[in-house]
Amino acid sequence: MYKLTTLGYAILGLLLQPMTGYGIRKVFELTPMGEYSSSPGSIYPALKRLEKELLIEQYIDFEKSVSGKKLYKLTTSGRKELKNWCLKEADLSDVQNRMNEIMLRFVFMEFFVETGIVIKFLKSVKENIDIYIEQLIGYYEKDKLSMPIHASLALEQGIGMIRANSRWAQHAIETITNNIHSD
Amino acid sequence: MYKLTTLGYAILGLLLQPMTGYGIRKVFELTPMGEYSSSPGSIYPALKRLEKELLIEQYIDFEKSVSGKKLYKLTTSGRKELKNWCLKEADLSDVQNRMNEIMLRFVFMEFFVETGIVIKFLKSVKENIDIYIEQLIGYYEKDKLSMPIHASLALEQGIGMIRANSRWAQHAIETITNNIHSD
DNA sequence: CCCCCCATGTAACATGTTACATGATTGA
DNA sequence: TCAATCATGTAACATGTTACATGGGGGG
Repeated sequence: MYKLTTLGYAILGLLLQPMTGYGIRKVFELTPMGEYSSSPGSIYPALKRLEKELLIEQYIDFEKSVSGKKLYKLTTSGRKELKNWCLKEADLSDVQNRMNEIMLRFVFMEFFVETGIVIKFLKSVKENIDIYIEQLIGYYEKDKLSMPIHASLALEQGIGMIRANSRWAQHAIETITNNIHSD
Repeated sequence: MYKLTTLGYAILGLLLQPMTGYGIRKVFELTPMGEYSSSPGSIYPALKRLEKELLIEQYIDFEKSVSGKKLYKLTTSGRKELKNWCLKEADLSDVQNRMNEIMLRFVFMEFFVETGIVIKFLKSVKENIDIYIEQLIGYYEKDKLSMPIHASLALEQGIGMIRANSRWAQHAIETITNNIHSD
């Protein structure tokens, strides 16, 4: 069966609000979601694939304008696919290699699941982040004396990044928890 | 003319010390350089390309073992190519989209340039990082009220990461500066 | 009327992924 | 001798990059 790329999921998530292919391109071009390419050679083929898999469909919007713009939106199946993807639990290798994907799932998760699930997700992310930090520190302690200075500084940079993520996860847990109680 | 990928430069840098293709694969598989794929389907074709471009070459090492292992090493041209790449200055778009490449250049730079140049490089990196932080904060301030809570948290994560990089750059500048004076 | 932005596409190309395949060494 | 690791490769495939191309609409 067909396996979506991260770009595919990013597009699905954006289509929680119907838009044109060009609209998607502009999001990638002008917002902090810019890590995904906005080139027509990546977006339009990706949309065709999603449409072929019946995850998205086009419809004509007569509400807003007389001319009737063609917008893409999620199908029921597409919404389900996106939801399942968001609900997957984040393991160590996700944290090590695909933090961007974890963040994307976190963003779209908001529209599907109760706060309890989100907190559980974030706690598991933080646990794996902390395991990863220990691994990196282990590597650092073992080899720092023999490593060239730039290599050791580069490793410190990696540790600094992932530590920032650990703090963020904690912050996110607290923010969302407080958000419940202020309802 | 031929344009190397980041993987290509990563391999060139590793070949500052001669090794086999398998050796390179093991580095990517077992060390914090693991962001590059270690699959044979990526490494061996990449080596062939570098060899075709006369940036690396194989030789038989009789020093270490009688059997004589075939190792790759940099050619003069390859060393020059690597050096030029390391010396390129890092602009804003590098900092926004290719921080991993900047770190790679920083690591290999150690073997080519005087400390003064390294400091200059790091200062320019930090300046661009700080510009980028301002951009992200601008985006955040403008839209945080209208943004869904998860999106706003995700943006905070991005800001946290890049802030960690700014602190790291400052730390690296100081470490390297102190290193001069302790000679 | 002309330029800019909206809007969508395609073709050639290089790269990387996954899976398969082979043979040599080496330590238990 | 048998399994694990060293060591190198290839083929099919999907994706993304770069560059080119087209046409409509709106504002100055």
